[in-house]
Amino acid sequence: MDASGLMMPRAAVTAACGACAGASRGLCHGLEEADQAALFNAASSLRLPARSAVFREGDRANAVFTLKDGAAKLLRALPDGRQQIIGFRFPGDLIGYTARDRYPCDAELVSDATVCRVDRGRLESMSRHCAGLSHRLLELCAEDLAAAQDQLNAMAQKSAEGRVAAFLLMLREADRRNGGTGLDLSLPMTRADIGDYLGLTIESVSRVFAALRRGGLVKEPQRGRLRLADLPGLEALAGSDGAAAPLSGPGRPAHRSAA
Amino acid sequence: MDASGLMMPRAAVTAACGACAGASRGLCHGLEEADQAALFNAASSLRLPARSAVFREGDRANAVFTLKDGAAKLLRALPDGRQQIIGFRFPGDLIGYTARDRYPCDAELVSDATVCRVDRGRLESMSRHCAGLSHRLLELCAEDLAAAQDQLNAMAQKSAEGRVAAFLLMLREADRRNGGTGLDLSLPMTRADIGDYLGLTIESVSRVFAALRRGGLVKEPQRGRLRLADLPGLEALAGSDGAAAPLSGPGRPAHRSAA
DNA sequence: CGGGCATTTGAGAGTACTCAACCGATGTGG
DNA sequence: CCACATCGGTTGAGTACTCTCAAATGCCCG
Repeated sequence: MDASGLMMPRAAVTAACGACAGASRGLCHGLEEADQAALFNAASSLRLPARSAVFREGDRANAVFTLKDGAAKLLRALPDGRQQIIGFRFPGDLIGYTARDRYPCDAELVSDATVCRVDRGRLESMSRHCAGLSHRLLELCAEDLAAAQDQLNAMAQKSAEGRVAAFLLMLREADRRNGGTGLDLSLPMTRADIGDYLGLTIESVSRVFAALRRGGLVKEPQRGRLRLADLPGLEALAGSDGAAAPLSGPGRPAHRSAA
Repeated sequence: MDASGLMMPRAAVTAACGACAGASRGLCHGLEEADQAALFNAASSLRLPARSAVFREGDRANAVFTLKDGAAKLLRALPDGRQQIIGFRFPGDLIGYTARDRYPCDAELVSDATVCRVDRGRLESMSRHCAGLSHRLLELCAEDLAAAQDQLNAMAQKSAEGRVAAFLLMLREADRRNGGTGLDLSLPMTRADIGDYLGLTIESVSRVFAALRRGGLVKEPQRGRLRLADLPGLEALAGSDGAAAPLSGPGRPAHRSAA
């Protein structure tokens, strides 16, 4: 098992990967031009279909990838067949970097996508010459850590509605980072994916979406597409914490404890 | 505001910090002897009382710390006065390393403790010469990330009993790493701390502990001390997922969704 | 057109929360 | 030395949110 070949059905390998070096975020951010060029040369671009795996937990971590377009989910398969979704990744995001020699989780595409592959060995030999690169990796890891902790907070403190609202606002931010309006979003993941990410059942997710539609907070003009119609309302639901009045009833003030 | 002086009431600064370099885990793990010696010289030891802050979110990250004895909690204060506890740290653990120039969260002691302070600037200048050190930092960050993700999984999938059981088994592992039997544990944190960590109310935590005591799974011979009396039982409750029969009733098979 | 999949909706059950009172230990001041 | 306040913890009763089980709908694809 490794991160190439059989795992990537119908992969079309193109020559080099301009978008990687050009991206304002991602791996190259803050690197000097010469280093960016070196990364540029170490990269190749792949086109992959929805539901294919970029890599699997336990595979040898021979490469890191940046997402050029499409969306991916990072997940850990649970022994009983369920899955815990660690997070979603969008264009410009880096996936698969790790300090270990094996990937710590699966990466699966939730839509057709183009990824940019950077050889791990190349990256590491570069990072020996270029202090900025290893620092950048630590920064990225710290960002992921912060995101995981925000997610922890959401799971601990927020109601189902609050979690979904916060999730939608996260999608919005991802869209804006990539030059979108942040109002008309692609929603390629299934209710099951969202539930596995937020710690809710499919039914609960569906009910929350139904309530958001009824409340006029969002519209779903078509499958896989979502329009944020009432941003303040969503932000109130997501709340910086979990409070704020839900769409119906007195809601859950979330538990208190500290002073 | 910075990580020294006023924040550290009654701090007693001793000369150097042998235990830091000697620790088999922590910052020095895997470093060459000369590098360990350099870190050794850059470190000083502090004695701090329970409830004091090692650093606060937003403070300039001028130092990293290793816990020599005692226990600490990492937390983020929420706008409404509550707190989200990110994790607990035990002897041998490193706290306060980050890629940013500010700490991303508070670190508070839950018991009297001795910490070993390593100057950040010293650490960074070392890491420029010593590739192993920055790699080690990335490794530590990746470990924290994995722990946060485990915690996410627990919050999403496990019942209150499962979370508490998993928490106790985590304490057990920390005790064993530090040479204890893993059976007779110190439990310096309050129910509120545990609740804020696990996403439960004080009352729920208390009820779960009561149930564990009634079921003979644990004993609390005195305040702040806990004996694990039925390890298999606790492991069954904690389950690799959230299933397994609870102490009473049919319990929560946790939600399913994936294939 | 039929099968499979994702989603929706309904009814009922159960876990964890809320509110509230009480207990024991600790610490302070009269 | 004791009254009293405080803090952490425990326990009880009732509520409410989310899960479970079940069935129906709509959509895509062969």
